[in-house]
Amino acid sequence: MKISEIRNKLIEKGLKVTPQRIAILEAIIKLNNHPTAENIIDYIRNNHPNIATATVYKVLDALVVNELIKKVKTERDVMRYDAVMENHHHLYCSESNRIEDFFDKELNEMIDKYFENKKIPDFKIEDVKLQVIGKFLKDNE
Amino acid sequence: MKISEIRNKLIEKGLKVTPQRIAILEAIIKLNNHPTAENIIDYIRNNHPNIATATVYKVLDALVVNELIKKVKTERDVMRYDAVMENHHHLYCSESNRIEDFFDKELNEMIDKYFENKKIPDFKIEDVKLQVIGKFLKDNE
DNA sequence: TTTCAAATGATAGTCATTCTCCTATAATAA
DNA sequence: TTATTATAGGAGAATGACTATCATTTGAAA
Repeated sequence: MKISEIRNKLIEKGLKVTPQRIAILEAIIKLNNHPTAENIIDYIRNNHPNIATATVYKVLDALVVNELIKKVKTERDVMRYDAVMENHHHLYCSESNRIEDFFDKELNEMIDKYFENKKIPDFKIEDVKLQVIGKFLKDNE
Repeated sequence: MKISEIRNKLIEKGLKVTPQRIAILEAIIKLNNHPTAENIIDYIRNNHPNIATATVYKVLDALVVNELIKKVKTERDVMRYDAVMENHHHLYCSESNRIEDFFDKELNEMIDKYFENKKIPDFKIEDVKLQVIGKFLKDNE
């Protein structure tokens, strides 16, 4: 993703375009495996040594509120971030902290259809996410 | 659930039966809506004023490791605990911290069948959990 | 009842995240 | 282009959930 695209995303959301926001969004996209705030800080410090930790958290929060990134959380570690906004699920490794995105349109359609026919009493569904826990059979994607 | 049942659960897992463990397990079952460690501490302090905070965390950890309770986590708050071990999913309120258990055998069977036919490449599934996000139409269950 | 591994209590420590408050800077308008 | 101002960022302290440490206690096996 080009910087001009990142810039446009910020403008679309009515957010001021700052070097910090560009650097952080860029980092999440480049790191692309659900980085933690710490991962992001390490990454951007190379090019932006003076960025404050609090700023990173403030920017991440602004990006989440404005739906440019999402938060992902597991049962055992800190908050992580994901720049993929398209509806998707997650594969969680049961032995490590690895998380991968999982896209499956057919599955989504099946689940949507299921809940259309069988409503949950007194509950209005907005979104359904799968957490698929298991083992990766190869070390890296 | 009677205390004798709780006692038996601990013994089955080879855990020593202590008043602290009984009180904490009892609290999670009684509170029954995914309490936080703080909720649990508040609850048991009534009858067990001398229980240490660290003990609560240690006991919770032991119970999770021994599969007597589960951890539940949302995108916005601290760790919560659930005494329901039967396989189930969760309904998350998009506007509050409310979480409810959701059981649906038919759904589980459909999902199992789906993944039997359509494997995820290089991934061995151990468990699939749904996070159903939406709004509750009544204030309390 | 004795023995001792395991559990608890008290408290300090850790560390991710947030708060405070002051300064700097994007975006808009003159 | 400069002035204006709301918004954003920087620095460091504070917060708070959780963990570590270690001395003391206690369940339960022998």
